[in-house]
Amino acid sequence: MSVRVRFAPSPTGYLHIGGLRTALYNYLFARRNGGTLVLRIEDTDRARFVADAESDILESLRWSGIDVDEGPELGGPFGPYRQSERSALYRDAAEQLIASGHAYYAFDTPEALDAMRNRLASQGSSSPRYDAMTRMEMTNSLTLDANEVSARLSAGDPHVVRLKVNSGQDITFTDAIRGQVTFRSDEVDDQILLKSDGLPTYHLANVVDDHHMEITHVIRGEEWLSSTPKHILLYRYFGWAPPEMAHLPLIFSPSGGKLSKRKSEIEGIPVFVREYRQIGYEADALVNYLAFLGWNPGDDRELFSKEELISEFSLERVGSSGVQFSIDKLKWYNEQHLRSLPDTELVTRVQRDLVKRGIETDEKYLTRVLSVMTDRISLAADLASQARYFFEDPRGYDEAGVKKRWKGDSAKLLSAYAGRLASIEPFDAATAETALRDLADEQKVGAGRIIHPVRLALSGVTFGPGLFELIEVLGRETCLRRIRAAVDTLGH
RNA sequence: GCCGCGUUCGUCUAGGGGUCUAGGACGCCGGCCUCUCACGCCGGUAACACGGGUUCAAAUCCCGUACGCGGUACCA
Repeated sequence: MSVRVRFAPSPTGYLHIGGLRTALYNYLFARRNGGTLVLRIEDTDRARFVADAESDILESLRWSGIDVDEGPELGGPFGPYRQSERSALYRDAAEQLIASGHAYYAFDTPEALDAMRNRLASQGSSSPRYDAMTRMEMTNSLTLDANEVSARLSAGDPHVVRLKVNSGQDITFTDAIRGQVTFRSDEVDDQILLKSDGLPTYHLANVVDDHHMEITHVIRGEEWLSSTPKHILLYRYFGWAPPEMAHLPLIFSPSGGKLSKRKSEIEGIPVFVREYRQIGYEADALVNYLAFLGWNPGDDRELFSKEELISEFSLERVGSSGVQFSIDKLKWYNEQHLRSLPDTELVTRVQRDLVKRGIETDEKYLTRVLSVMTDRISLAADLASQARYFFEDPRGYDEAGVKKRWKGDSAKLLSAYAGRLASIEPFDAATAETALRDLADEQKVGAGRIIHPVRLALSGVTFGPGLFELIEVLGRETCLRRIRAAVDTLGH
C-alpha cells in the first residue's frame, strides 16, 4: 500500500512555526517513501475561525517549498479537503455509531455539565468526567426512554452525540516514535463527537477523514498523544484499521513552555512562518533547521538541501523529547545557506530587499558589493540595514569612531590621499593600497593613521570590508567626494 | 489532582551493555589571520537528573523519586 500522509491545520490563525515543522516531517516522509501529501483544512470550530488563515497557511507552505499533492486549492480524488464541506460524512458516521450502540445522544446543558463536574470535584474525585460512571446520572439517550429521546430530537432540542466508552479495558497502540503506549479506558471520557451545531469535533472528523482519505500514517504533534486512545476506539467501533501513529516532540521557547505570541516579542522568536519570510530568512535554511529540531541523520552532517533531507529522512531517527527553539542556530543555518547560494541567486535576494527599501542599484554593482559583503551578513536584509553606504553617502560619522580615529593630522593626510586617488591607474584595490602605504611612508606615519579615517570618511562607520576593497567597489568619484565631505565636516 | 510522554554540555544532538577519561554543532571564551568588523582556521569551557537494582561490566536494561512538558473543553 502506498504511503499517504496529511497535514491538517486548523484555520484559527496564521501558520505557526511548529505547524510548519509538522508539515515538513509529513512532507519529507511522503517524498522519501514515494507517497502522497494531503492538505486538509480542519475548519470545524466556527468560533475561532480566522478568515485569512487558510490563505496564509497555503502561502506559507508554498514559500517553504513544501508542496502538497492534494488539497483545497488543487483538489484530488478524496475531496473536498475542507471539513466544513464534508459535514454529511460526519453525521452519517455518528449515526452509524449510534446504531451500533457505540455512541448516544446527550441533552445536558452547559450548566448541568458544570454542576456535575463541580459536584464530583467537591467529592474529591481525582478527575470529574462524563464517563461510564457518571453518564447514567445525566440527560441522554441511555437514561431517557426512547419516546422522550425521539420527542426531544424532533422538537429540535439542543444535543450532542457522545462516544460510549466502556470501562475496564486497556487501549494500547504503537507509536512509531514512542513505542507501545497504553491508556485505561476508565481514563477516557465519553468524548463529544458531534457538537450541538451539528459539526463534528476534531476527534470524529479526524478519524473519519483519515479513513476515507486512506491515510496510512498520522504524523502530528505530541499534544495529540493523549487523545489517541479515543481515536483508536473510534477506528475499532467503525471496524476500520487505524493508521500508523507518530507523535512528534513539541517545540518550546528558550524559557520553557510553548512558543506564544507574547514570548515571541520578549525573546525575539517569531511564531508565525510569515514573519520569517518577512524578516528575510531563507526558506531552505528554515527548513533545514526545522528538520533538525527533533531529527538528525545519525552522523555529523548538518547542512542539508531539501532533496538531501528527503533522501535521508526517517521516523526512526526522530527523537522523543521536547526541543527548544534557538534563533542563534537558525541564524547560523541562514548564513550557511546564504553563502552557498550561487552569486546570481544571492543578488536576486538582496536586490528584492533593496527595492523594498527604495534603494536602486544595478546587478553588476551589487555583485561586486556582495563579493566583499557576503561573509559579513546573516540575512539578505542585513546589507541594506548594515551597509547602506554602498548605495548612498554617509549622513554622519560614528561618534566613538571619530573620537578614536580622527586625529589632528587626519584632514591633511586624507586630502593628500585623495590627491593620489585622483590619479592612480588602474583604480583598483592593489594600486590604492600601494598609494596609501607610500603616502604613509613619506609622511612617516603608520598606515593605520590613514586607513581608519578614510574608512570613516567612506562609510561613516568603523567596521566593514577591507578598506582597499571598499575603495575599489565604490569607485573613484565616490571616494573623492566622500573624503572631501569628511574633511569639510570633521575638519582640522 | 489524575493520566500520558520525556530527562546526555546553556541549546540541538551522537550514543542503543564493554571501543565513552562521552563525539559533533550553535553559543560563549582565548589565539591565529589583520587596516576595522566579519569569514576562516586552531584551541578551550561545559553534560549522562537523583536513588536503587540487573550484570564480570550501564549513559545504554529494570524499578522508584524528582523535575519538565502535554492532555484532562460543545478548541484544535
